[in-house]
Amino acid sequence: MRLVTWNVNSVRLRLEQLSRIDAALRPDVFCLQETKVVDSLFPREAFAALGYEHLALLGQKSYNGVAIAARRPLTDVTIQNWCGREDCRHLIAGLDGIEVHCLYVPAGGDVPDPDINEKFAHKLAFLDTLTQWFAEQRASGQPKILLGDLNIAPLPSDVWSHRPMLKVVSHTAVEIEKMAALQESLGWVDAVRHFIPPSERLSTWWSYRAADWTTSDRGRRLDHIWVSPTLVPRLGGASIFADSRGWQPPSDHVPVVVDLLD
DNA sequence: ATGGTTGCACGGCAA
Repeated sequence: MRLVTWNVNSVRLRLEQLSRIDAALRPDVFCLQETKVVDSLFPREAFAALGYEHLALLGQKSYNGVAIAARRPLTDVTIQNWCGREDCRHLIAGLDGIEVHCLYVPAGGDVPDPDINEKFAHKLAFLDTLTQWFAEQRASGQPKILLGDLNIAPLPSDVWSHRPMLKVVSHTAVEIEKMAALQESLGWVDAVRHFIPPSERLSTWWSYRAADWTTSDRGRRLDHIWVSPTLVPRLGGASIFADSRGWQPPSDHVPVVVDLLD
């Protein structure tokens, strides 16, 4: 089974590229973030035409929004709200007995200080709440996948330059600590780093605010796929599909791929 | 140090 996660930055603007990615990667499931559309206006027909007839949708107008599109039936679709908000950031669905968590963690604004930046405080609280919630499920042994735009680049090799980026939201020490705690909550394993060593530079996001995204290797690895411990023996491969960053018009994020053996 | 771009039921806000 092949799963692909992609922050599309508007699903309606990216239908042509979803078709190209489908042709190139032949996923069984797409997990999308920043769909930016209410469920009633979600382009269901375009997904059905590609063979993704099973949809779980959690969208809102203009901002956020997550979706799971699968070739096979989705079960037990569940919406999670955190921090007293209805932000459309966490959607859960069962697929072939695996609990799939499609996540869009708050970006956190510009200033990495929770006392003066409410968005950063929200990001940290969101991570704490999620960590506590998964820790309570640790004993269940239910196979799970957590994937999406986590808006944190944890390793020095996940950013273009480690030291200066420690002052930039997405690579601060407190975010990296909270991401490590989230990973520890259930013993999640980073599927991409399971196959690609931490010494290797990786990015899944390149800012729009650069004249040329290919210059200076200034991307960050913000999008992740994690699996619960019992799924580790089934990991068949993982990769980042950077090609689409050069397509027009691009999302600022690119797809991340994981293969699970049967 | 600042500003750079994109997307959104259209224009200030979030990323």
